[in-house]
Amino acid sequence: MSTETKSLNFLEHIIEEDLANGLAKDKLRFRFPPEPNGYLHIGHTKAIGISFGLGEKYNAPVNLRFDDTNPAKEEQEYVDAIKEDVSWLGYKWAEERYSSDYFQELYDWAILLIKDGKAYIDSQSSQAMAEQKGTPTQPGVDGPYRNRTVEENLDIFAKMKAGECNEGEHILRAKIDMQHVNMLMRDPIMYRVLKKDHHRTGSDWCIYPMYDWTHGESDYIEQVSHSLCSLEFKPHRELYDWFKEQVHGFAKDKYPMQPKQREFARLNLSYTIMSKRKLLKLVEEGIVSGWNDPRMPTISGLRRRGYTPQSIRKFVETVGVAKRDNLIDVSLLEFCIREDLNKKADRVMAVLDPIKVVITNYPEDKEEWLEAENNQEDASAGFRKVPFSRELYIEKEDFKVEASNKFFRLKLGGEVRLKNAYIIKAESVVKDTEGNVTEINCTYSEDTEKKVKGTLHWVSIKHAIKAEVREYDRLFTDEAPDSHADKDFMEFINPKSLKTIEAFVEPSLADAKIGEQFQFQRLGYFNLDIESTANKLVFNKTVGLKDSWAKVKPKTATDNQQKQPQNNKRSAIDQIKSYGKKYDRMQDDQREKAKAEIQELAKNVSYEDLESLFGTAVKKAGTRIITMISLGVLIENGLEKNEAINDFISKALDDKNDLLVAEAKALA
RNA sequence: UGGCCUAUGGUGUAACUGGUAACACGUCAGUUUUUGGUACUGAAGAGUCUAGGUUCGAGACCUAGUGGGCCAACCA
Repeated sequence: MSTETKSLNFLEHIIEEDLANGLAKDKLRFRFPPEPNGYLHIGHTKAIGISFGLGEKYNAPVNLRFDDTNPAKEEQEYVDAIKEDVSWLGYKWAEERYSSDYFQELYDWAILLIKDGKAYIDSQSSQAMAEQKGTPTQPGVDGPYRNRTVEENLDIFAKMKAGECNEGEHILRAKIDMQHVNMLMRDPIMYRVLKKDHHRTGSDWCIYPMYDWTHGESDYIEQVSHSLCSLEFKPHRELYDWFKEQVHGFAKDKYPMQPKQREFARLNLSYTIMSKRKLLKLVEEGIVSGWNDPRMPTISGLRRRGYTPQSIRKFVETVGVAKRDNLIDVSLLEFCIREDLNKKADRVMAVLDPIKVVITNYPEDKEEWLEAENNQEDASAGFRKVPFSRELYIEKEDFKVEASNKFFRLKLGGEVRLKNAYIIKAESVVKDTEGNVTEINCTYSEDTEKKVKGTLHWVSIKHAIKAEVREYDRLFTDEAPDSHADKDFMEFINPKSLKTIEAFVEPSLADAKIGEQFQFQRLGYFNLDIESTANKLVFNKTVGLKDSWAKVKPKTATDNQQKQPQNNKRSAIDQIKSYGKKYDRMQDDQREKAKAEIQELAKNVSYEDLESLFGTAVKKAGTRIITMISLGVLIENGLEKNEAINDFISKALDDKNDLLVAEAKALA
C-alpha cells in the first residue's frame, strides 16, 4: 500500500552511499546555521526543510546554530525571531548552539596553526591586500608579511586579542597559496579586530573569526556528518576541507568525525526577492509595513498572511532539491495553502463589493436564522446560524441586467440560489441618474429543491458587520526582479500590491480570533489580522479560490502579458537544429509548418554553420534533412555549390530516408 | 583571458550500477456539486541544449561547443 518508495534526492543518495560505505547511522547529524542578522524567509524554509527533514527521515539530531561571528550586524532580536519561526514551522532542534560558543577553542587552534607555520599576521591595508590577491583570471602575489617568524606572529596575535591593536591594523590569515586558482585559497583571512560588543559574549573578545574559519570548525566541533548549504558556497568547500584537515590533526581524538559539506540550489520564487539586504530595504523605505507585512516572503509575513506551517512544509517538499538554478512559480505555493485550508477553514459569507437586493415579497419586519454548514469537507465542523431578512447585499459582480446563459449568476428575470437560503428571482432594478443600478428588486420562493444554475453568497444588511479587508497582490511586477544586471529591483515595485476594502461580513464573525482562518465563500481564504480590534475587524486575504469563471470572462490588458516562447533568443542555427531532432517524426501538416519556419530561419544562417552539420551521423536523418532544407535556401540566395555541398547531396540521394532523398533531389 | 557548478514538458523534481522518459503544479475537457471551490475521470504537452564518440542499446558515460549560474567583502 504505502510501501511506495519515494525516489531519493541527490543529498539522500550521498547519505545512503556513506551509510553503505560504513558510516554508522547513529553518527548522522545535521545543522541549520542562520546568521542572526535578519528575519527568515521562504528561501530559508528550503534549507530548514532539507536539514530538519533529513533529521526526521534518519532519526538524527539537528542543531540550530547561530552563526554569530559578526557583532556589527547581529542582534538578539533576530535570534528570537529565528527561533520562533523554526518552531512555528514545527521543527525541533536537538541543541541550540552558537558559533560564539567556540571562540576559545577556535582561538586555541589558531595558535597551533601559527606554530605550524600555517597562519601569519598581515599588517597591510585591506586595499593593498586586495591588490595582491589577483583576480579570478590572474594569480595573486605574496605580500611582504608572509614570512614573519612564528614568534612575531604569536606576539602580535596575542596583542590583537588583548585589545592593543586598532581595527584594520593587523589580521590573521591562513598561509595557503597566493597563486591558487581558487581565490578563496589565496591566504584567506581568519581573524580581524572588531572593537564591538557581541550580543552574547559582550566585551570578552575584540578579535572575531571569519566565516570560513568558524563555520567548518563549528560543524567539526558539533560532529555534524553532513553540512548542507546553498550553491554559492561551493568554492568554499576546498577551504572548508583545508581547515578541517589542519584541525583534525590537532583534535582527532576529541572529534573523530570529519564533516562533509555539500551544496544545493537555493529556492527562488517568482515575483519576489530573497535577499535579506533587499528585504531590509523594503522595510526601511516603508514600501512595506515591516518584516511581517503580509506581502513579504518572510516566514513571519507568510504567517500573518495566513499561510500554515503545514502548507509551507508541503511546498518545500514538493519543490524538491537539486543543483540547478530554479525559479518556482508562486502558483505552487498557492496550491499548497489552498489544499490545506480547504480542509481546515470554516466557510462564512462576506460581501466585498456590495449591491443592495430587496426581497419585495418578504415581510419588512421578519428575520430568520437559517442553518449553515461550516465546512462540507469536515463533518466535525458543525453548523451555525446566519440571519436572513428583506434587505441583503450581494456582490456587484454577481448581477447583470442582461447576460448570456454562460453567466450563472443573477440577471433580470433570472433565478439564482442564495447560499443556505432561498431561491430568488430578479424582477426590476432601481437606477441612479447616471443609469447605474443601485438596487435590485427580487421575489423569493421557498421551494429550495428547484434546480438553478448558480448559487450566490450574501449578507443581511441589518445584521452585517463592517470589516476592513486587505487584498494583496504580488510585490513586484517582474517575475525575477532581482536578476536584471541593468535594472534595480526597486524599479519593479508594484504600486498596487495592497488594496483596502470596506466589506460586510456575517455576524458570526464578531467573535473571530486573531489569526483564525475562514473561507469567504466563493471569494477565497482570509484570516483575522493582528491589527484587528473588537471595534474594527481587519481581515487579510491569504489567497483567492481557484476561479475558472475568471478565465471565461474577457481578459483585462494586464492579464494578457503572455509569455514569449523563450527560444527566440537562441540563434537561428540552434533553432533549426532543434527542429532536426524531431523533423522525421512529425506529421505531414506539422512538418510543412516546420519546413516553412526553417526556411525563414535559414536566411540568417551562415554557410560555415551549416557545413559543420554535413558530417552528421547517418542515423540522424532529421538533422540532415533540416540541413538540406537550409542549404536549399542558401543556394537560392546565391551560394555557389562546392565539393562539400555536392558530396553531401549525393550521399543524401542514396539514403534510405525518403524525406531526405526528396529534399536532396530538389537540390541536385 | 581562468576555475568550478549546471542544462529533462510552461514550472519544479524523478528515472537504483546504461534498457527506450515518470510524478506534482499549471493548462484543456467531462462527471458530481446549495461555493464557476472541492472531489473524481480523461486529454494535450518533452524524446532529455547542440555536435561527435563509446555501446547491441545513452537522458545517464567520454570529448568539444553553446546557454545559464558562482568565484576578487577585515560579510555570512
